[in-house]
Order: sequence, then structure tokens, then C-alpha cells
Amino acid sequence: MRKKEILRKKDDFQAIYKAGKSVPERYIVLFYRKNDLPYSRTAFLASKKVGNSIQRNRAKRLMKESYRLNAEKFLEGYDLIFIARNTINGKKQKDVEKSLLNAAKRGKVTGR
RNA sequence: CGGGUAAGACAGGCAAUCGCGCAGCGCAUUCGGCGCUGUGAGGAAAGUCCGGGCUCCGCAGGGCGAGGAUGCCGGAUAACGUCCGGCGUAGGUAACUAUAGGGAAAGUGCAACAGAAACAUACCGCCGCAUUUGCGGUAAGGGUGAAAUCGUGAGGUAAGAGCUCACGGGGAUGUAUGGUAACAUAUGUCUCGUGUAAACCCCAUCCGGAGCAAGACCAGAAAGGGCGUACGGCUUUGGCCGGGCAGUUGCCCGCUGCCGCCCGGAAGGUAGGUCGCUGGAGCAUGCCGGCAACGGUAUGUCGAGAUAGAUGAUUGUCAGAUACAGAACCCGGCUUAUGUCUUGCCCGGGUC
RNA sequence: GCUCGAUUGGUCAAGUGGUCAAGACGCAGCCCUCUCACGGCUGAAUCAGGGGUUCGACUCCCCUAUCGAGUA
Repeated sequence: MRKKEILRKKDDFQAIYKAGKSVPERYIVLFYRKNDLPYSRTAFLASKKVGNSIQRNRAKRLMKESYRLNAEKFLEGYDLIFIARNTINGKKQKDVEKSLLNAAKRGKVTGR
């Protein structure tokens, strides 16, 4: 993942939370918004509710891996924020992947 | 075999596919990359409870305070509240464990309730004299309490009392022996005056403050102008004296800097990059000294450096891969969480 | 990351080491009333958890847990 594809600025986050849409799913919550860029930008978050730093790190890695494996299915030009819920603890990669794809489908950010 | 106790080790390995951070080399280039090689979290990385390094601030210097920490002895260490070896005390049948363990005879405070009385006293009682009530002596016995004039026996006495004696116990102090010392043992003299210092305090020792979001550099950045002589006085307009404010950790001395009003307009958004950033009280092995902590020496070796934050996913295999858990400037400890295994020792039972 | 603070009935909270820990709101029960409200009475706290000092701990000391604040 290239550096410019990582969401970093506080303003961007505020804009997505305010003007974007959200899709809650079993293990994650997805925020998304069109960004008028030729590529997509992403962020993977896990709050302290998820657990200690080990659990938060693992949640983010599972989400990243799931996104990476299915990156070609997503449409370009969106800002995406994936937020882990505390139900993600102890779940396997496949479960997270399924949940993430489900959320993307319901948000209509996947192609075809 | 069961129970206990102490010490130590490891924290998954290998293979396949996909993927990530950093460094080096090469290729492409121009703002993005591609390939190869190497390397890539812990025993607690955690809590942030102590001690250092490092950075900035303060510091001519002196005096007076205030606050905090530690507290048996000796040693180790850069240092420590840590560690090692001892001593005393307490617990345990034992192996062993715990120990903030100086001073209550410098002073102050507190000790609820109960009890007559809580640090200087006399309720019941006992005895003597008066004799209905009182006065005096006494601390054996009763009773209260966490704690009440050392315990037992004898002498003694009106009754009693370390008042005297014997044995025993505690404290202070002297001497001898052993030990570097704490202390132990023996003995002489005096003594029997509650506890509390994780209450104030006294004594001894140590401590400047903040913390890598410290701090430095780059880019960027507004610097200034006017009125006017404007804290007061003097004045040769350079300054001097006084005053005020700020800094110098609280105060004093001393030292340093500054001093009125108005206008203009920029930055300003918690926003960027680079450094600090990892070779160090480093790690491994051997030898020497030391009971040990540890120290010395020789050889070898370089083992993360991210910046929204890099170690993951899917399988196979090994008897099994399971717990607690993620570096964020770096070290030495402490404390807490936690899976498996090994060894020594102690107690109990059984068999030979 | 670093530096601090707090925790006492359901909620807000007082509390100098000393009797079963004040008070307010709320809750439950009873009384009052024809009924409700008001009013009156009563009840409910291992003082966040564990260990230590002390005769005795909400209070003093140490460790742990949870919650909160500040810091560019």
C-alpha cells in the first residue's frame, strides 16, 4: 500500500464522518465517501474498547489483509474508514473478510 | 506415590504461496517505483514504583529556611528504595520464608469504650487510729481494658510493698572472649519509668527543576512606523540617582534585563520535513579472583528503529503450539499478569 | 509516549485513627387519605480489591483494578 493511499489528516476524517455514509456490520463499521481522486484512500481503526494493544493491532491487521485480498473488487475514488468493533476479538481471518465484503456490498462501493 | 519448598530453562521449529517496515546493492527514472540480499518485538516490551545516562532551563557566589526519600551490619554497583552474604525478630514439624529492623531516658501529641486511674493514680478490698459519715498506711487479691508498678517462693510487717534474699525474665552500662561489624556467650554494677515515630519530631545519609510531546535545524514567518520625551528627579542628551516590574525554585543580600500612548499589517493550521534514533554501564564463550552479588581479562560479534505506527494470512508437518501479552530516547532494578518443562532439598506413606 | 488526580447506599456527596459512617434526591415497605400527592416511620454501604503498620484503618504506607484530566 502506498503512502498516499493512507488517510492521515484530521480534516479528512471529520469530513468523512460528517458528510459520508456508514454501514454497520457484525465485526466492523465502514465509513465511506467519494473523494474526487483517481485512487482510493483507506484507514483501519480500532478503539480502546476493542482491548489492549495486542488485540487492537491484530484487528487492524486482519482488516488490512482482508482489504488487500479483495482490493480489485473495490471501486476507485473513495475514502474508506474501517473501524473494528469489540466483537472482532478471537475471530478468524475468513470471518472478518466475509464481514468486510458484506459491508462493502451494502455500501455499494464494490464493482459488479 | 502424595504434599510442600527453592532455583533455573524455553516462550515454537520446518516447508509452500501471498503480503509489510528498515538497511545495502543494482535497474529505471523524476517525485511515484521494480528486483535481489540481509534483518525485523518481550520475559515481562506492561504498571510508571525507584535509580542513572541524555537534553533544555536555572546556577558569580553566600546565608537562612522549606520539602521529599531512605534507615540492623558488611559488601556489590555508574547509581538505587535494587542485589549478595550475615545478625536479630516472627512464622513453619522441616526444607525454607517474611522483615520500613535507628531513637519513646530531648520534647509535644494521641490512647475511643470500659475502668478508680492510661502516666501518674486508689473503686472494692486489707491494716491501724477514731468509730454511724472520717483520717492515715498499702498495692497482696478482685474487677476493666489491647495495654495497669517483672514472675514464683521465702523472710519481713499492723497490713503490705524488690523492702530484703534465692531462682528466673527484661532494660541501661562496664569488662572479657569470638567476630571487620551488626551481634553472640560469660560476668560485674545499677534498675523494673505502658504503647504509638507507615503521629509530629530528633539523629544520620542523600536529593536543583522539567522531561525525547526534552531539544536542535530547515522551509515559512513582520519587521516596523508615528505621536512624543511620555514612572519621577538631575543632566553636558551620553548617562547618573531613585522607584516599579520581571528573572535568579520561598526569603534576604548581591547580580541581570525592562519601563508611556497610538497606528499598521502578517503568521495561526496542532500544520510540514530532517536530526535527536540507536555501538551500548552491549551480547556470547573461555580462563582467573570472590561463599556470593560481582569484578578482571582474552577471543569473537553487531542483534528493530516505525511515525496512524512495520512480524500477518491460508495450509501441511512435528506428541503438542497452548497462556500473559506489542519496542516508541536508551540502560539497571522493583512490582504485577502468565503456559510448559527440568533439577535440588524437606515432610508423610508404601515396597525391596 | 509523558505527567497528575479520583474511587464512600441506585445518584450527588460530608467524614481530625476510636460507638453498627452525616446529609440530600431516588427506591422498597408500613402509617396517614375515599384515592393520589404532601407528610411521618423504617430498611438497604465488606467505604474499588489485596497486603502491611497499629490495641483499633474510610483515614497512614505498599501493590493492583477502574475512571478522568493535563501536555505538541
